[in-house]
Amino acid sequence: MKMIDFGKIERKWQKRWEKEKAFAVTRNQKEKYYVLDMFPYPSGEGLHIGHAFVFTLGDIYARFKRLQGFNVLYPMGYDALGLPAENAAIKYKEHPMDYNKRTTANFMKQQKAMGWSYDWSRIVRTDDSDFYKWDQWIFLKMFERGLAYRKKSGVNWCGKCQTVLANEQVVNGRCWRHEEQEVEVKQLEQWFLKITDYADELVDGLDKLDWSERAKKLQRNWIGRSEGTEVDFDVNGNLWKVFTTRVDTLFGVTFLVISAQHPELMSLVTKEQETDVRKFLKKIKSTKQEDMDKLEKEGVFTGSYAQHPLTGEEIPIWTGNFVVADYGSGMVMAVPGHDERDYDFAKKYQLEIKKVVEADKLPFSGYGVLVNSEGFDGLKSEEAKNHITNALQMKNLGRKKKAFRLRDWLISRQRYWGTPIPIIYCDKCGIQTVREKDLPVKLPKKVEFGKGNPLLTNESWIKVKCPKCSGGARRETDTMDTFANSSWYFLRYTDSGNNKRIFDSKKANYWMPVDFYIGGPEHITMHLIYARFYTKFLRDLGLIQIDEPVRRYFTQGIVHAKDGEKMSKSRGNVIEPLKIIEKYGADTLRLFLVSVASSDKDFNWSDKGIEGSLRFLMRVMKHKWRAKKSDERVEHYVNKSIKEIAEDIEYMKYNLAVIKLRKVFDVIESGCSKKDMESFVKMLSVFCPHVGEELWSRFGKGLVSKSSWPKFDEKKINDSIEKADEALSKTVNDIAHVLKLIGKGEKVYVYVLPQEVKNYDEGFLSEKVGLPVKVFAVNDSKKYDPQGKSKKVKPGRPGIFVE
RNA sequence: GCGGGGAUGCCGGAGCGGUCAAACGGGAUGGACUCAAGAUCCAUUGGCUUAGUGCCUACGAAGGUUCGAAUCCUUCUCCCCGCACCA
Repeated sequence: MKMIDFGKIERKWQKRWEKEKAFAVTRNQKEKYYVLDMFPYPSGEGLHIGHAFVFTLGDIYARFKRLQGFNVLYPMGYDALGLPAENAAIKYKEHPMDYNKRTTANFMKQQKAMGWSYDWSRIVRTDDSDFYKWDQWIFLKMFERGLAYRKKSGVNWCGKCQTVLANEQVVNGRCWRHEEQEVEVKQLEQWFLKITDYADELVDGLDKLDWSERAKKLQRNWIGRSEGTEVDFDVNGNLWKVFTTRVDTLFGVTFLVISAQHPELMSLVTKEQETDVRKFLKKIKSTKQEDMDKLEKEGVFTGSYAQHPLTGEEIPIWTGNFVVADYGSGMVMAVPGHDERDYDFAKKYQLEIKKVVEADKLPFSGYGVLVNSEGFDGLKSEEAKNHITNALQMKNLGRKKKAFRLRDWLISRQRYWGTPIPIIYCDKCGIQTVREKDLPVKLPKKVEFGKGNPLLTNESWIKVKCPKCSGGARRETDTMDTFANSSWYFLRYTDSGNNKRIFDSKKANYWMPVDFYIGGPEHITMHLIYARFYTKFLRDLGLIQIDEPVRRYFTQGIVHAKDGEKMSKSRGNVIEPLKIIEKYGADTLRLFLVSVASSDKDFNWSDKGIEGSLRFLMRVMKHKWRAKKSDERVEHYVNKSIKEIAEDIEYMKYNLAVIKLRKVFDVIESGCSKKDMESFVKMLSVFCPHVGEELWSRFGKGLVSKSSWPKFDEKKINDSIEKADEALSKTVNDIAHVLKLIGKGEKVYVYVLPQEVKNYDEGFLSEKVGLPVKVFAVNDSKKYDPQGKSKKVKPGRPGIFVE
C-alpha cells in the first residue's frame, strides 16, 4: 500500500496560503474576532511540543471563527527581549541581536510547517526598536502621571539572573527561572510601576470576564484585597497608622507591633532600648529568606507607647519579625485575646491578654458578641466594625480602608537585553526623562558580556547630555522587565506598522478586546495582571475605550512525555514537533494533539496514539470521493455533526469534535452527496487544514480555509434513524451471539415488524454476519419460521432463527 | 492553615441524575485477506449464565438523598496546583 506524501501536500498549501496572503486581515464591515496565542520567546531550540499544542488550539479556533464569517485577527510575534535570549547568546558567543535573528527565522519556518493561519503581515518583535520605543513612551507617560517612580526598598535579587525580580517572579522564595536559586533581599533603589493604583479596579473588573473561576480566583488571591479600618495611634504627638480587618476587637489591643523592616522603626526606639533593638535587627538580617516562614515570632520592646484612640490607654509598641513591612502600614495592632499570632507573642513576652469578644477559651478569632468594649458591648462583631469605625471617624482617628497584597511592580532589571528605561541622571538637574522626540533609546550593540550589567561597559552610550541643562549626564542602565513588552503587544498587533504612534486608536478600538486568548495557567498571576494594568492605563490616556484586554482566557493543559513525566533533555524523552511532522505530517500531529484529551487537561504523549490519527487521515485521503444522493440516514448524521461539532469547538472540546468527525466519516464513507462531502471537508479542514485543502481542491472552489462553516438543517436531524441503526447493529450482535452458541449455521432468518422492514437490509446483514440472511415481516404469511421465533418480536427487537 | 482541581475498564480518556458494563482512541485476543509479514477489515475484550436472555459485581472509600447515582449531598483517603505569619 502506498504511503501518502503528506509533506508534499502540506508544503503545497502552505505556499499557496502565503502567496495569497490568505489570512491577512484589515478592518471591514464584518464582525471582528480577535484570537490570540501568547507570542513565544524564539528559543534556539525551536518549537517544542507545548508550542505545537497551544498554537494548534488557537489555530483551530481561529479557522473555525473565520469559517463562521468573522473577520478574524490571528497574529503572531516574538517576545524576543529578555534574559533567556541574553543568556543563550552568551553561551553561544553570539550577540543577542544576531542570535535572535537566526532563531526567529527558524522558529517562523517551523510555525509555517504546522500550518498555523497567522496574519504574518502584522508580525511584531519586541527586540525591534520600533516596538520597544513604545515601551519607553508608555514609561514616560506613566512617569508624567506619577505611576513610574524610583524607590529604595528591599527587593528580590537572583544571583543567577544577576538582576532584581518582581514579586510575581519569586516562587516560594526562589527565582521563577532558577528553582535552585534562593532569592536574596537587597536594599536597592529601583524603578517601580504603580500598579497598586489600579488594584481595586483589577479586582472588580474580574467579574465581567469570561475566564475560568480558577483563573479569577488566582488573580483575586494575588491582588488580595481586604477591607478594614485604618486606625491612627498617637505616639508622642505623631499619628501612626495601623490597618486592621478586625476593629471590633479594638478594645482588646494590648500592644502594637511594628515591622522590623519598617523604614521609620528607629524613630520609635528609645535610648534605653536601642541596644536591644539593634541586636534584634542584626539577628533577623542573618536569617535566611528560606527559613523565614518557619521562624518563631520574636520581638523587642521599642520603649515607646501609643495612645489608644478610644480609651486613651498607654499601649507599648514592640517591633517584631512577623510583621510584613510593606503591607498596610507595616504596623499592626495586637489583640492577643483574638488572634493566635498575637496570643503566642503575648504569652512569650508576658503581655496583657484581654477578652473583648465572648468566648469560652482564648484565643478566639471568630466573630461573636462584644464584651469589655465600653459602649459597644453586646454588639455583634459585624455591626461593631461599623460602629467603632464611625466612632473613630468622628474623632478623625480612623476610617474605612482597603489593603492589598499586591505590591507595585518592580520593573528595573540589571541586564542588557531589555528595553532601556528612558531616564537620564544629571548631577545638577536630578532625574530627567528622555524627551519624547529622542525616543527610542536604542540598545547599543557594542557591549561586553560577563561582568554585571553589560550596558555599564559602553561608556559612550551611557554618557549623554542632560535634556534640561545640556550638561554632562548619564543614562539609566537598568532595562525593563520583559513583562513590560508583553503587557501591551496585543495592542500593537492592531496596527503593527505604525511608525508615528503607538497604534491608531480607531484600529485598536475595532479589534480590541482580545476575544479569545490561550495560554498557560502560570501567566494568570503575572502577564495577565500586568496586561490588565497596562490596558487600563492606556485607556486612561484616552488611547482605547476598553477596560479589559482579554474577554475569554483559556488555559491549556501540559503535554507530558509518554510515561507522564516531564519532558526534558536529561531524561531523553523530548518529542520534537519537527521530527513528528517529518514522519507523520503536520495534520496528523495537529489531529493527535487535540484528540487525546480535553484541551484544558494535561495529557501524555503516545506513539500509538499518533499512529491512530495517521490511520484516520490515510483513510480519508484514500477514500474515493464520488457524489451520489445522500439518503436520510447520511443526512441525519451529517447535519447532526455540523451542529454538535460547532458546539464542541466553541467550548474547546476538540477531542469530542474529533470523535464526531470520525463518526460522520464512517457514515459518509459509503457514499453521500456533494454537499455532504463538502460539509465534512470543511469541518475537517479546521483541524487538518492541508488535507482539507487537498480534498477541497478536488471538488470545491477556492480555498476551503476561506469558505464557510456548513449550515445544518434541523429538520434533517432525526434521532429515530440513529435508534434504528442501533437496533440493526444489536441484531447483528445477536445473530453473531446465537451463531457462537450453536456452533455453526447456514442460513439466518430475521423477523421484524412490518413498519421496520426497511431498517433491516438483507445485503447489509448478510455481509456483516457472513451468512445469507433473509428478512421477513412478521405478518408475511409466506415466511419460513419453523420455531415460531416471529412470535417474540418487539419493536426494535427482531426475532432470529438460524439453521 | 486557606483556596482551587482531580481519582472512571488493560491504558489514555468521555460521560456529570434514568436510554451506562460506560463514547472514542490505543492495546490485547480471535477471525478474514496474504506464501508470509505489514496495512486493511470484522468480532471479542468485568463475572456467571442463556439460541440473541437474565443476574451479579463495578466508575478512590464509607455513608446519605432519590422510584432511580459514575453523575447530587456528607465525611474520609490519596494526588496535583495556587497563596501562605497580609493582621
